[in-house]
Formats: sequence, structure tokens, C-alpha cells
Amino acid sequence: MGAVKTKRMPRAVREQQMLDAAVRTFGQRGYMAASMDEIAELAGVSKPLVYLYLNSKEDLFTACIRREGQALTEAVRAGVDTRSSADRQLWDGLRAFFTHTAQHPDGWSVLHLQARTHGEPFAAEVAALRAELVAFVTELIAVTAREAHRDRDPDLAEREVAGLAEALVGAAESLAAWSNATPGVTARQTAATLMNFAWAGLGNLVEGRPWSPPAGAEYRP
Amino acid sequence: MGAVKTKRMPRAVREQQMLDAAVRTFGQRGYMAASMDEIAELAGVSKPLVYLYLNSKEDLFTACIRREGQALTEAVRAGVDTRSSADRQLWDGLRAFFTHTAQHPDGWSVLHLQARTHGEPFAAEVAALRAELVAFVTELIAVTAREAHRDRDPDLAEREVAGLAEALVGAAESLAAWSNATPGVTARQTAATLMNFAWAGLGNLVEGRPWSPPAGAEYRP
Amino acid sequence: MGAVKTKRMPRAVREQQMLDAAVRTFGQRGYMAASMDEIAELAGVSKPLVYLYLNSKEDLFTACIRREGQALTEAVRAGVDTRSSADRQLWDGLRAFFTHTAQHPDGWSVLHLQARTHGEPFAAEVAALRAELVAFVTELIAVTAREAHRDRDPDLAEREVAGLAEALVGAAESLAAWSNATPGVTARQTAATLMNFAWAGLGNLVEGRPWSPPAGAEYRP
Amino acid sequence: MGAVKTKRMPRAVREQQMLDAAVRTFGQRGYMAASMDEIAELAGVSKPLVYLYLNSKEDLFTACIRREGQALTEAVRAGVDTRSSADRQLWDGLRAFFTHTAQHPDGWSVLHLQARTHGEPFAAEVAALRAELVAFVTELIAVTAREAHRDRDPDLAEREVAGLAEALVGAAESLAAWSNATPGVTARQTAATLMNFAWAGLGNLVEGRPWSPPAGAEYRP
DNA sequence: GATGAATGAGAATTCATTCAT
DNA sequence: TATGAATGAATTCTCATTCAT
Repeated sequence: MGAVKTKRMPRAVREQQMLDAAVRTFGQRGYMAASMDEIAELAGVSKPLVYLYLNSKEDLFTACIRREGQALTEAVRAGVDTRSSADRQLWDGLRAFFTHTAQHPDGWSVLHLQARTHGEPFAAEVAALRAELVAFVTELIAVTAREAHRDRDPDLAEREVAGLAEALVGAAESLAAWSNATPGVTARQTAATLMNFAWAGLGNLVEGRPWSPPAGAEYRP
Repeated sequence: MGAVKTKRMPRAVREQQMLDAAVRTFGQRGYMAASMDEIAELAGVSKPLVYLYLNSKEDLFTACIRREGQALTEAVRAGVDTRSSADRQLWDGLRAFFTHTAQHPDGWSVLHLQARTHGEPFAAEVAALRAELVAFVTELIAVTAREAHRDRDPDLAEREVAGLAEALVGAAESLAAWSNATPGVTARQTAATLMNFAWAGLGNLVEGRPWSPPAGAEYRP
Repeated sequence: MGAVKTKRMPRAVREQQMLDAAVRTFGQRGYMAASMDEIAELAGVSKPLVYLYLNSKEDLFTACIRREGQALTEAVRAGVDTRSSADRQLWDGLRAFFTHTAQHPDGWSVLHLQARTHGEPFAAEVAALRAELVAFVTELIAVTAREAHRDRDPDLAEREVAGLAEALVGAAESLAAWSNATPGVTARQTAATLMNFAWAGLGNLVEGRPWSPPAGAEYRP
Repeated sequence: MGAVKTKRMPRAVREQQMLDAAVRTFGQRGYMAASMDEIAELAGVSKPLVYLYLNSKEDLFTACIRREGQALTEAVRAGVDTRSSADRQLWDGLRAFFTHTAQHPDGWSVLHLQARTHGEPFAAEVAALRAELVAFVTELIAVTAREAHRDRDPDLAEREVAGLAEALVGAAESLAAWSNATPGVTARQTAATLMNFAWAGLGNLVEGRPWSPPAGAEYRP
């Protein structure tokens, strides 16, 4: 178990080994339950070396978040051709997303679960990543969605677009976890399910057919 | 701070105070970072009393999950009239859901983040709760959604419905967190955003207008 | 389990119930591992009552030692007729001893193991009991043994008698534990084994045939 | 006080220091009353180091039992020449035994009292050690003792030999404690006392003069 | 560049014991 | 006579982190 113990590697390589071990350990045990001991052993180095290179548990975890976050956004970016139509971009992006999360479950666990569950230094880190994805989605739906709300308060529309993007990203995140946990579901199928749901819904909005609350539907506390 | 130190309360009352303190602490600090010391102090009692009544950190956390989970499902149930139309039921349910999560942010953090991030005794506990919500949603969309897939492989349709429900619940969960974190967004608005998105999308599906992948859209790994 | 919960018993009865529970718990769990909680529950009373009557764990344990010690010495005394011959007295005493220890294994565990293992307040208590038994044995062998050493240093003889008595009592104690732990051995057989061993040996001593060290048998460290 | 605080020792050395401290502490305070804190302080190291090397209180205690047990059996073995006559072997063995227990009173307390009083992981450990001594003694007395019982039920004889060995070992154990607690008694004298007692008795048995119960000596319960 | 040796600080949990009624 | 409510003080054990080489 663990990397083969090879001595005197260049620093960059060693660091990647450590990050590999850390992502795996954090992803499986969780941030707090993961011990530096275990990570060092899995990386095949001594603990002091981990500290020498990565400084502290907090920094190590942050480095994991950054690396995995970048890998994920790059995978999505690489899967999308910005010259395509909006729906094609979304479709390509979702497939790339689900494919990546399926191939890096520990990294996804770090980003989706661990980083968000352990408060401040980390939440900000993921928030930045998430903002990128939300921005991508927002971009795709912004114009059309605003159309559908042309006649309403534009500020509300602003916020509603944000909400829609949030919902879409949230649905994607949730489906990624579900897809990883449900055997026999491919990334492509998952992407299709969400696309179907989302685009059909957005399509309606675009065409000016939003759903509206039934009359007298006030909520009684 | 913390509860006023009142002495000699009947057990049932003390237990609720402890659960209050525990939900708050777990919700804010996370399961592992929360210390029994802090919880006891916030509850205004000594640690041994917490152990006497709630047995262990694990049991205490489980008790929190159960209590908050029940409160949430009851709130949703109470907000929905099962004799209403499907869209009305969903609308009512979502408003009840977002209202409750907005009023109990720590409880929601416990259920949505903490319980899912800390492995087995707890994951199962939330899974049960989640299953209830997913079942509720599935019920609402099942018939109509199956219609839209009449001509396809029925088994796939089965799984696709599951995926859709998962997506909807995931979106709701995500929006709940977003709504809690974004000032000036009401539960009602959040519910409307999601309803709009979801029902419009489902509406399209029902009417036989699913989105379909553009030709030649294969993903190159 | 435990005594039936009957209310308002006279103090003396309650105390015996508590001591019963305590002897059983101390005997099985050991002094330190036994908890006042367990003892109170087994006795069918609340903890404060145990403290009211028996004062503290230490006092409770001491009371156990005293009660069980007295029961044992009384059993031995009752089994012996002081008008009998020395060997007959020893034989009767041993049988009574082994019979009693077999019938009260927890009490014997308290006296033989627990009380001696837990330092000062208790060691003294057992020492007194033990002294009684040693004195009884010493009395029996003193005269005859001294005979056998007539020609030697009388002070040494004094100490040797003490040593012999100690050896005999030690052998008896050890055999009691062994007999309790070995199925199918009766108290009578155990008594016969020890009697055989001891008396035959003593008989030799009496008749002036002590064993003596082989020449040049010095121990090389 | 305790060991002088010397820093950076090789592991093997530190481990012995820890075992020294542990034997002393366990021997004097008892297994449960001894705290890891006290042991660490006496060893001149911090608690975590004790855990790093010895794993747990239980493992530490087991290590003590093993080390002291081996030291004792080796001392006895080294003191005995198996080519000597039986009585000479017993005599040499007893002297070695009492010498060792006198020189290592804490180790003896650990083996004789603590290990036997604290249940299962440990009892088995000492039982093995004890079995070795009992086997040694049994070997010495087996043939001759069986002679003396030639005409009786051989199965009973078997058990009686076991009982005799048990008695002898028990007497030795008891005398070791007594000798440690009685000032002015040397190991040699103690060995002589027991040898005298035991061998004279065994001598009688060998020569076909066992003690036999007086007629009509039944014990009335 | 790399590590064996070592620790300060804090975590969960348990227990004998008392108070107020 | 009897008890439900409550706690101070340990105890075992773990962990992130550093020093000396």
C-alpha cells in the first residue's frame, strides 16, 4: 500500500505524491478524521517532510482543494467549445463535469463535501470555484432568462437568474454524488437527465411561459 | 453566554436544551470540531449530565439528526394538502421547505452538510429522511414524466425519473443553503424560482417536448 | 435482575442487600472496576441510599471484607472441635475452609484477590483475618515443630514455624482458587490432598527427619 | 523524581525505561490505580511517547507481565542443573525463585497479584507462566508420588499430583510475598523452610506413608 | 533532502460523590 | 426512609507539530 518508497525525488514530484495521498485520505476519511500520519505514510515519506513542503494540515488541505478545483474546471473548459450554441455548450459541459467527478471521486468528495463542511479558510476556496461554474451557467442562461422576465422588476430578475444558476449547479452537484453512488449509471446518462430537465425548463422560460403561483396559494404558518 | 443556568430541571426539558445546544454547535462548528465541552457549556450543564442523558457524542449527534429531520418532514407535510393538484402540492411543499430551512439554519446545516460528511452511523439516518422527500417528489412527477418517455425503454425511464427527482431535491437543497447565505432573499422567492424552473421543465417533458442531444455530440476524453 | 425492588425495608435488611450486591460485584469485576452505580442497581436501591448507609466506596469494600472474613473464620471455627487431636483439627478445618470458599466464590475472590491487590486500607483488614488462620495453624504445629528443631537456634525455629504456617496457609489459599477453577474437584478431595502433603511432611519433621541441603549446594548468582 | 530526563535515546532503551517505570508503578499502585501519567513521568518522558511505543495501557501491562515472567523463569532455569537429583533440583530452583522475587518485588507483585486480579487479557498471560512452573514441579514429584498411590485409582492419582504441585507452587508464591514483607528473612532461609516442609512430606508419601483421614471424620454442613 | 525522537494541548468518557426534595 | 438531578476531578488516548541530526 502507498507509493513505493523511492528516495531523493525532485521536490515537485514529491509534492504531487503528497497531494495524491492527501486527496485520497481527506476524501475518504474526511478533513478532521484524516491524520497527517496516515497521509505521510500513504505518500511514502516521513511526516516532517510533509510539513517542510506543505507547511500545515490547513495548507495541505487548501492545496488539495485548489488542485482538484482547477482540474475540475479545466476538464469542463476543455469539454466545451465556446463557439457552439448555448444548449450544446451546456450539454458538453455537463458531460465533462460528470465524467470528471466520476473519475475522481475522492477529489469530488473533497470539493463537494469536505471543503464545505469545515468552515472558513476552505469554504471561501470552494466558493471561488463554484462561482466560476455558476458564472459559466449564468452566462448561458442570462440573456434568455432575462427576456422571460422583461416585464418584471429587473433587480429581481437579476437575483432570479442567480437563483436559477444556483439551482442548476446544485442539481448537478447532487447528481454527481448520486451517480457515483448508484451503480450502472453512466456520466452521459446523468448529463442527459439533467440536461433534459434543465433545458426543457429553461426553454419554457425563454418562450415566455413561466409557471406562476396559483391564486390564493399563500402559505399558512 | 449560553442558556441561563437554571438548576434542577426535569429530564425531558434538560434533554431538549441539550439538543438545542448540540444542533447549534454541530451546525456551526461541524461534527468533529464541536466539542462536548462546548455543547455542555452552551446548554448550561456539566458534561457528565450530557453523557448521562445522551450517552455519547455519536448518540447525541444521531439524536440531533432525528429531531431536526422529523421537524423538517413534518413542516413539509403540514404545508401540503394532498388533495391539491400536483403543481400546487409541489409549490406548497417547496415553500414549507424553504421556510423551515430558513428558520432553522443550524438544523439544516446538520442535516445537509454535517450528517452527510461524517460516514456511516449518520449517513444512513439522513438517507432515510432524504428518501422520504425524494419519494414525495417522485410521486408527483412519476406519471407525467413516464408519459413523456412512453416510447422509450421503460427501465431507463424508471431510472430517469429517479434522476429527475434527485436533481430536483438536490436543487432544492442547494438553494436552501444559498438562500440562507444570501441576504434579502425570502423563502417564497426561492420557492418560486425553483418552481418556475422545475415545473416549466417538467411541463415540457409532459407535453412530449424533451430536449435531445445534438447529433455528433460525443465527448472526447 | 437484582433484588426485587421492595420499599421501606428496615435498615439492617437493606444493608445486607447492599453488601450482597457489593460482594458479588467486587468479586466479579474487581474493586476498581466495580462501580457504585452497578452495585446500587444490583441491590435495587438508589445510589444516595448506599452512601447514606455505607458512607463511601472504601467503607463499603471494607464492610465486605469484614463480613466475608468473619463468615469464613466462623465457618472454620464451627467445623473444628478443639478437643480433637491436632491432625484431626487440621483435617476438619481444611474441609470447612474449602467447603466455604467453594460456596462463596465471590466472597473468596474479595478476600483472596481484591483485598490484597488494592493497598492499604484493605491489606491490613485481610492481614488481620489471615493472622487468625495462621495463628490457628501455628498453634497446631508449633510444639511438634519446635521439637524437631530442639537443638537449633530457637529464634530461627520461631521464624521457621511462622514460615511453615505461612506456607500451609498459602498452599490452602492457592488450592482454594485452583479447586474453584477446576471442575470436578470436591472440597473434600482438595482438603485430603493438602492434608496428605502437609501432615506427612510435618510428621517427618516431628520425628526428627528434616530434609537438609546437600553439601556444596550454594547458589551461584 | 524518577529517571533523569535524558533526551533523544534510541527506541529500545526508552522502551526499557518505560517498562521499568511501568513495572514499578503497576507493582505498587495496582493495574487500575496506576495512571499512564504517572508512568510517563516516572520514565521521564511524555505520555504520547509511551503510547507511541507501547500502544495502550493494556499492551503496556501485558509487556510488563511478559518481561517479568521471562526474567523469572529464566532465573529459575539458570539456577537449576537438570542433571542433578530431584531434590537438589527443587532446592536449587526454590533458591533461585526466592532470590529473584526478593530482588524484583515490583515485578513479583505484578505477576502474583496484579496480573491475576484483572481478568482476561492478563490472567491467560500469567497462567502460561505458572503452568511452566507447575510443570517443572510436577515432573519432579510425578513418578515418586504416583508410586505412593500405586494401588489407587490412577485417574485420581493424576489429579492428586496436579493438586500437590498446585499446593507447592501456591506455598512458594505465598512465601515469596511473606518473605518480601518480613524483614530479616533471606531467600535461602525461605527456600529451606519450604524445602523442608515439602520434601519431608513428599518423602513420606514416597515411602508409602500417606496420611489418611481418621475414621468417621465426615464434615457436617 | 530526509527522518527518528519527542511533546503540548485537548479530545471523549467515567466515576465517586453530593444536593434538594 | 428514599431519590432524581447534578458535578469536580480524573483517565485514557490522539493529533498536529517541532527538534536535532
